[in-house]
Formats: sequence, structure tokens, C-alpha cells
Amino acid sequence: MCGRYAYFYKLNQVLQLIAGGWTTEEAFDAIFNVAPTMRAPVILLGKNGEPGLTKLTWGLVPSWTEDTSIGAKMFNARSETIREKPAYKEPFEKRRCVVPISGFYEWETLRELKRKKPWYVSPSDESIMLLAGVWERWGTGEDRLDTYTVVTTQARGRMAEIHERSPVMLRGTDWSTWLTGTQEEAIGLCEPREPDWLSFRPVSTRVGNVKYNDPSLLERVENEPGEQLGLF
DNA sequence: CCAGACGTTGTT
DNA sequence: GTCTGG
DNA sequence: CCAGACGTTGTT
DNA sequence: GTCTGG
Repeated sequence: MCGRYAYFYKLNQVLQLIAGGWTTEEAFDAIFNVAPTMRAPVILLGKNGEPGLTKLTWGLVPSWTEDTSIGAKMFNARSETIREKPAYKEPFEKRRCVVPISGFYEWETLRELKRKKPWYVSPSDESIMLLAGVWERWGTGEDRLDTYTVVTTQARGRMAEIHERSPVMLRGTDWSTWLTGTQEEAIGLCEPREPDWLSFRPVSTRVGNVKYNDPSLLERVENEPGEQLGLF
């Protein structure tokens, strides 16, 4: 699944992908530790029907809720049930979006060591990783809050060795189909696939703490102190 | 009809 | 807002 | 997702 | 153990 990721593209790299697209910002800061409730770049269709890049808050807040803090736990939506769940049904029908990321973090549970091991997962060819998402608008005027969530599916291949769930990754021109296709076409893109285009790299447990946000989080760490022998 | 939920993951 | 459960 | 808090009254 | 905050 996907509860933490990194984004460090230049604006032009993403704009080239959605050739001719609009943007609400002159630049998007690199974030090496995006967590739920934070704001990050998202591609969605504007009023003119053209895709563009803007900043939304991670963690979908349904339009009808009173308490927006519910968003903190709505950062993933299961593709298997996204068409039925009240909070996600309409966003899936009318407001699908694409989340451009550099790579995501995944925590592998090491049961015998009673600890979790974070991995950084990213495309081997350094292409832009595009995740399937849906977004929602809460409130009006000053109080307006636009939020998004990342769609998940069953993990396959190498991915499944680390975690049972995986974000839905859009390959090639699938991102365009996700944004403008029919519901049937969109749900079809959520079928589990073996991600043989991905690289996996163990990283420091520092990534667990959102106060850390720098490129060193991406560095390979073969063994955390004490991991090998389960010391301490 | 009204009341109450509306989410996922992981672990047991 | 919309669906489910009673 | 993980990390960190988890409480109230009264006084400044 | 469970909730909140980032």
C-alpha cells in the first residue's frame, strides 16, 4: 500500500508529461517525506477538461463530513470496493486524479525481529511514477479544502514479498485513460500486475519520522544498527 | 421510516 | 450526501 | 504510514 | 491500547 512517498521533480518534467497542461504554482518544492495531511502535487482535469498540476492535501475528506480530521485515515482507497464506499463512490465517478511521485516508502514487517524495515520503491528507469487517485472538495470560500487519496490493489511479484497491498501504478498512457476513460476502463487499470519495472532499496528508519525531509532518506542502508543479530 | 456509518492495514 | 441496518 | 501523546484547573 | 498530528 502507500502511506509515505517522495516527490522531487522539476515542474517542467511533469508538465512535459501532460503536454500543454496548466499549473497553479510556479514551482513545487521537493518533498522527500510526504505523509497523510500534507499538501503535494496532483494532476487533475480542470474546468476546461484539460489536465493540469496543482497542490492538494493527502487524505480524502468527504464533502459532507463535519470533522475534517477524518482525512488523516482516508489516504488509501481499495480498488476492489471504491465504487461502493460512500466516501469514494462519487470521487471515483467524477474526480479521478493522478499522483506524480518519485518513489514511495513501504514498511516490511519482520515478525521474528519484531520490527519494521522501510524500503524505497521507485522505477528502475527513473521515469515518473504515476499513481491512481481520486479527489474531493470540502467546504466553500475560505474554508475550502481539496483532498486526495491513493487507490490500492493486491500486490504481486517482488512487491508482494514486502507487503500485501500496492498502490495502483499507471504505465505508459494509462494515466490519461484513468483521468478521462469510463469507469469500466478505469477499474480495469487496477488489476493486480507484476511490477517488473521497479527497484527496491532498503532505507533508514529515520523516514518514519516526518520531521526528516532531505535526500539522505533515499540512501541505501544495508543494515540498521542491531538488525543482523537483533541486539538490544 | 429514522439512525448511524461513511476507511485501511495489520495482527490475532 | 448516500447507503445500510433495524 | 509512523511517532508521540494520552489531563485539568488555575494562574500568569 | 488508541487517537492525533505530520
